Amino acid sequence: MPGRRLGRRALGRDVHDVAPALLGATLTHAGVTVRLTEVEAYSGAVDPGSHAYRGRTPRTAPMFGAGGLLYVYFTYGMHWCVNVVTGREGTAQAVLLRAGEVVAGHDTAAVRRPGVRPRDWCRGPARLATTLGVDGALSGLDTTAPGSPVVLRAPAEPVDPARWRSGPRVGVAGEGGDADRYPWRWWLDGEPTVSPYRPAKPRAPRPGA
DNA sequence: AGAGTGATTAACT
DNA sequence: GTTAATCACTCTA
Repeated sequence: MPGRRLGRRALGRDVHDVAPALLGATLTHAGVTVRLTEVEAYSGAVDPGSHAYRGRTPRTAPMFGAGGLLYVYFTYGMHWCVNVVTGREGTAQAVLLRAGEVVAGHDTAAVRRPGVRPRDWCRGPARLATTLGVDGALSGLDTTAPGSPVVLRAPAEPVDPARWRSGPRVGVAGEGGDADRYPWRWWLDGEPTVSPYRPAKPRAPRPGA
């Protein structure tokens, strides 16, 4: 039994509210449905790591749109990464979808990811995009529109907030303003699909520091 | 640990 | 119009 579809009202909230709410939510495209287990918030105005930090460009234009748009970018010469835009129009916020679990369309997913173990199908943002068949052609799409090829739904079964985990993003701490007040990264504790390279526990100070 | 890859962007002419 | 630096990753070792 699928959850209710997420509309402008749910996705138009502040990115730091929407990000944890997307844990356990599903995204469906081209025959595959993924349940999200790890996301990361980007807020252009206060986030030097955001593509939108230094203003609007043709590529980042969707980030400045209304909550519910898709922002898909290409990086490292071969990878697409999927973001869900949040907030009000003009605020340049988005949630990067980092990891998830395929819950429907296993056959299609297996064709898109030959030779990859199911657990790794969406373990990482570019893998998630590949498995879902999402690329730059979908950037700017309004997922809340009727007939959208990409559909976001609330968790089919409620997620216990006790399973939420969050942490500051590496390398962007201490920029002042909201940047050091909000967690950037959210994941679900105990999920095998969460990207392995993020510490699940507070990390000891750097060796040698 | 390193290579690979190409879109994007700002800084040039 | 051209160029060079950048990039939020994955894969093969």
